[in-house]
Amino acid sequence: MTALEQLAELLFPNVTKTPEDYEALYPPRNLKEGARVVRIAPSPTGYLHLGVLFTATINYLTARSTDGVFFFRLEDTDKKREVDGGAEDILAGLRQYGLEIDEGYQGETASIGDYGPYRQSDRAEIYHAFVKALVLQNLAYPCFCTPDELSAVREKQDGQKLRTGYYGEFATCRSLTPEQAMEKIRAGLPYVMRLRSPGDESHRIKFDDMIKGTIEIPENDQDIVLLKTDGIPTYHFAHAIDDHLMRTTHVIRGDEWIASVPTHIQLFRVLGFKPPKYAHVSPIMKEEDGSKRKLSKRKDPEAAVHFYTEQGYPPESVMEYLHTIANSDYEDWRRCNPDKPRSAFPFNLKKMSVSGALFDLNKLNDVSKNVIAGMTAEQVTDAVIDWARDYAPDWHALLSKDIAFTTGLFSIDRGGAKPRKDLAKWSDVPAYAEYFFNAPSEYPWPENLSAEDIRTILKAYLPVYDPTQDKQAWFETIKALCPAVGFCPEVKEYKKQPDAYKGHAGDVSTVIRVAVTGRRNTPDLCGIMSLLGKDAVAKRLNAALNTL
RNA sequence: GGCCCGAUGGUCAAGCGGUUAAGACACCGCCCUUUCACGGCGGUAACACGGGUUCGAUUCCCGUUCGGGUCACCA
Repeated sequence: MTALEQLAELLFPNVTKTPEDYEALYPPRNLKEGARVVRIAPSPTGYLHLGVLFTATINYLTARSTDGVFFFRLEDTDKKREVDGGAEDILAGLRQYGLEIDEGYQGETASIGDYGPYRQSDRAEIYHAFVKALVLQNLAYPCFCTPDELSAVREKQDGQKLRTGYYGEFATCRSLTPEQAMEKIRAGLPYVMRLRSPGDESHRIKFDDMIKGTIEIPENDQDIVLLKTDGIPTYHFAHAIDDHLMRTTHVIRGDEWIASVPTHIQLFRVLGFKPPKYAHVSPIMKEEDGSKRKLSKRKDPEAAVHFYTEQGYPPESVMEYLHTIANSDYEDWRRCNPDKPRSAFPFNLKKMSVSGALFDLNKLNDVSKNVIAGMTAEQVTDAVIDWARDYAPDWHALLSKDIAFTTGLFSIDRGGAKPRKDLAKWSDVPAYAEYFFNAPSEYPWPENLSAEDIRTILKAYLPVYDPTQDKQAWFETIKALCPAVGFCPEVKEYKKQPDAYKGHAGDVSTVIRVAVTGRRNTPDLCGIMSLLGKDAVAKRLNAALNTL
């Protein structure tokens, strides 16, 4: 046995499979020409973040538009930062937003697909087999430097204004002989496995990013960590192994990874793999104190996907908004194709913006109002009740008491060519629908009318009020009582000689509106009154009268 | 600081050497209208700066400035 073979055995005594075995186990996929295999590979270090949802959406779209595969891989290699329930939350979130996964991790005990395991913590032996092979080729070596030693080197480099890191002469363990290394291992020293980087800082590597275009960066010459002390791989190494073995064709991820592409390409080459195509997505930004920054999980509530659920934005709305950010011609397409499913949109990575978009709540609200305006009253009712169950228990009771009534209130001015757009999210409902459930406690009467006028109008209206009237007849009734109370039945007429009247039919209906709803502005009053019913309306009218 | 990337109205953005520099959101005004909303019409508002190249630069090149990313046994 050569020294290198002895070292490899000492390092990985339990590894029995070779890279060739794994190649055979995970053969190239048999997909049609042009099909892209993509993935979302989140780390369960927190709850689902908007940025992850966005990146997942881009990947999903890429897979669907090419008849490819969209898979989910859990990158749980950082046990220190892992959050309980994080993986489940991310999975549930993707499902909630309609991003169905073709294969991948599905939870503690479930997974779909033949290229697994899809959870990195279940793949240790695979990573080890490949590192062992690298050791045999003298392309990887154990490093015994302690964190203290490493930071001392970094400080020294900083002091001399040198590039920091483990490279060249600073990569001290690189020159350890296999014998020396074995001695330290036998002595029980902890170690990491590092790549013996073949790179040269003065060489430049060029690659085509499908979103950002051609990028040129110096080659990687750092002996990066492949396996941490605990034997778990770093992101970089796991990325190379997993995306090769899972036969990923396109790696679409956040653009914070651009700087490590040289490392990744080097890893693929050293391992004898063909590098995937890369597409780096710009992050969604947030403005603060006049400058942009990435949406932050800690500072920005809107960064967490839960925020949208809590606020009651339909998933549809969030997805529509994300699409407008993804491809800027999406809005035009949507306007021309209001009823088509999103999957019909010709999505293209090349149409993505190179720089990050500022998160725009105004825009989300606008998009969402359109989405909600397009829903039926039944759909709205279901969704609002679902939302209220978790986030507004009082309202859940009110809304679900009489479903027909609730559906009725959401039916008012809904449908047709010009639907109302009052609601951007379900949490707008309480303010919107309050008066349907509670009689007014305050009456914001129009300022231009005296209490006497108001009393006269209400008294005149009470006897002629007919709950069976349709909208037109309803308004005719109001017009008809105008002359008797000194108001002009026709608004246009009134505007010609405003001094001849106390007001016009609009003022009269406003008085009734205020009496019934406690508001000056509402949707179609006739509809509201007929939904409320004769008794309730009469009661409210009388109650209002009694306050005057 | 080194290395990358970027810069068109308040925001998202079309634009690929010659345009009155689209459109959407927001904002303002008018119209429609029983209120509000919807809808329609109109308006305010932009090519970061300095050099080149060119008959001509928002567009190409170089600097400057500004912004973002990245430099871990985190992903």
